[in-house]
Amino acid sequence: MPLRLADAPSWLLSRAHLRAQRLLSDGFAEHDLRPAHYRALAALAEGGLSQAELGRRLMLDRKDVTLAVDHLAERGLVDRSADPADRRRNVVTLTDAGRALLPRLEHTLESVQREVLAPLTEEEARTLTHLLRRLAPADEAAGVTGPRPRGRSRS
Amino acid sequence: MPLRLADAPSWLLSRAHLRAQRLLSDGFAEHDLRPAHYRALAALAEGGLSQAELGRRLMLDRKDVTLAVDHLAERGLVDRSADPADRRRNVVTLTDAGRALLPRLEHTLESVQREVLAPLTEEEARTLTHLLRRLAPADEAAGVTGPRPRGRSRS
DNA sequence: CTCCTATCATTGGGACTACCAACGATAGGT
DNA sequence: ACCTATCGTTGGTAGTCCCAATGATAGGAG
Repeated sequence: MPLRLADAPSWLLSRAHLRAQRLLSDGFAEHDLRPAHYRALAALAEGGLSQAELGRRLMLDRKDVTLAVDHLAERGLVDRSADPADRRRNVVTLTDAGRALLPRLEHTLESVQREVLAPLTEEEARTLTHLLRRLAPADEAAGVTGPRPRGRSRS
Repeated sequence: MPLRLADAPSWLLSRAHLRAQRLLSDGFAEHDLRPAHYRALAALAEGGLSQAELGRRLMLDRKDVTLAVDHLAERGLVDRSADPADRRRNVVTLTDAGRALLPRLEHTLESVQREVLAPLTEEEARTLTHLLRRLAPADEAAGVTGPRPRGRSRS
């Protein structure tokens, strides 16, 4: 009896992920933000960071950090300024507007999590969270890991 | 205490999904196929299907079905022919080569599932599978559901 | 101090997934 | 005969993840 695709964890993960991402994206879209933007704001809540450091914490490529900070800065949610101590760096800090927005975003996040987990009881949700955490890849930061082969013959 | 992102199911799903997808893509890449191609072959194993029907079962957009069938047909794994009973349709069927390849792909799939679930015990894996299944969106087929708002203001 | 190497932010680009829209061909009902 | 729906194809968009090259800067070795 071959493994049925509908039972394969990779497929189930894919479906569940897609659903969660949609809900999350829709939720943050009201604020003209995407999930990565929220993650950046949340990471900055405890203090300014260089873009490179931000990228490491969020597992985002440097390029994508640049774009995310562009987006947030344009909306006045963060401030980007040269680090006087190391002029290669940009120090990104939350503005007051950014700090004020965070609670609302957190509310959105929690609401989405509830919706995602709605089919489960509270205990099941805890179990799921626990199990998923153990599946997570052991912190390989983006932009730091070696290259992955890309590009397949496209005929 | 705000929900920490690292604990949010949506984030954990995202990480786990990414890991599983990478492993699966890498596994099928040896056969010059991607996960969707395997899914198509598996769906066809029990009989020919029209592309539209294939799309519904795989939750793939019609366009992506066309491309997938192109890919598979070029490699001689499926046969695409006009349906004599309804000339709008293409009936897609497995070729002998396609049928012969399936067991190898299934082996790859199972091997990847084992690797994805490696951090868990067998019972935990069963629990996870069970919980994930309940999170899955109630079969909304791709290309059939209504439009989702797209496109956000871009700077 | 000079040179070498590493890191930083930026820019440009590629691959893949998930969508949508428009088209012409065909079916099927009225 | 007409209207509507479906089929496959083509072309395009958005978002995510990743790599490479560039120019500025830092920091250490000599």
